[in-house]
Amino acid sequence: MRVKEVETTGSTDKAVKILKGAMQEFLAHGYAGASMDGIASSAGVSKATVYSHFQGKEGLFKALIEKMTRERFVSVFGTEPLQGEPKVVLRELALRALEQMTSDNKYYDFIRLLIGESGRFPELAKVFVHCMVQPVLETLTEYLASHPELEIPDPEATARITIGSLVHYVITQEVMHGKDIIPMEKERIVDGFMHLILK
Amino acid sequence: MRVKEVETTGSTDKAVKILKGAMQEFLAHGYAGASMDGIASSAGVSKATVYSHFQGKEGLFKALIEKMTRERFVSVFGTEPLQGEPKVVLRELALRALEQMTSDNKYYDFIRLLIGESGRFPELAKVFVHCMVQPVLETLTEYLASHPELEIPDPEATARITIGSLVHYVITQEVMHGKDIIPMEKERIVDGFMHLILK
DNA sequence: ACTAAACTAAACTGATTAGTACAATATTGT
DNA sequence: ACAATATTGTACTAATCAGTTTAGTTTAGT
Repeated sequence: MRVKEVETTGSTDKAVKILKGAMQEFLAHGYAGASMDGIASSAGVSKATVYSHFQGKEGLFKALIEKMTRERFVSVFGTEPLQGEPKVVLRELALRALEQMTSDNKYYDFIRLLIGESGRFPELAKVFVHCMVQPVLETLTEYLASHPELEIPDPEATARITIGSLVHYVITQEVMHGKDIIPMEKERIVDGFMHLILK
Repeated sequence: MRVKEVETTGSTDKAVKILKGAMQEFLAHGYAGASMDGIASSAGVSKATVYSHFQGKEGLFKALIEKMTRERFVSVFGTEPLQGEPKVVLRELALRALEQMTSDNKYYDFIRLLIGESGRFPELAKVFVHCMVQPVLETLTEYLASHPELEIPDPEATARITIGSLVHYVITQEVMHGKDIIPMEKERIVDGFMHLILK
């Protein structure tokens, strides 16, 4: 069995290196556009090693997307139970979410890859919905439902509207490069939403 | 000898056939995944003819996406100036938009293709934003601004929230196959939004 | 009917691809 | 030190790809 890897640089765990290289290549060129040679080279590993750790291109892709979905981007919205005054909590949630989504350019590529391949890899899209969208919606739904002073008849639908406003803003401005054409500061989206929900 | 065809429709318009075949192939397999042989075959045309009408794969792809963006999906939201009581107009706008977006399965593939390739073809994404997103936002913004009884301090931001709610709902439910995982009828989204904006 | 342009099928180039095979080398646990 | 296991580099297969060429056929304008 393998022992604690106290020692050498990074020569150990190849699987991690491979996934890192695969991430680089798949995010940059898409599924069909990425090559196994490129992935091996980018991972600093021989191609045979790639095939000894993963079943093939499709298996590697699925493993990568699942891993990224589960580990990497879980905390974009955060799923800790919310508490506090809506005026403060909701504004901070929205601002933090927008900040997180726009802080890492790789996130745009991840969205592009995931949506772009959602037709050919529906299972992966479902993992994303299950691991990222559902928990966030549930957390927000519960918070909205526990604040009757907001007078929200359908907290679940309202949670979707909230998240939808933020995600669509990011997709339009950043993913689709709309920033130059229809610019708008994120604060206006947040303020606009806060006015709607507190009114 | 072959019987002469009735040439009413100008069956010689190969460019249209090619674009049709290209649409089929690109929507099904993505940019990198589609082949020029497949496109020619799907269009019922020889490969040389494809290259005599378009500059190559990239040129054909750009021509197709621009055409689809400009012609095919302009009327998803509609850009005729809105008028009437917000309670009626906004609800109908939202319902019609959702209905249109979910009526044609090809629309999901179009969204996948466009977002998926927005990193490699930023110009095309910008054409989409300019031709589809911007006009809709402007139309809705103007309507919201012309109804002070709604007490909307920032109509432009509110228009984005509106469209974002609807588009994100479609992306989550249909494009990302979330229907089975987090089901919700479109009426609830519309009602939830109407409550927010009329409250 | 004549001609020029459009089209076709097929073969071809040169490059790239996913995946495999294999012999040589490096790493590891004991 | 020894043996099992990982890893490497290279070369290979067999398929596919974008794009070109060619020679023969069809179409359309006059």
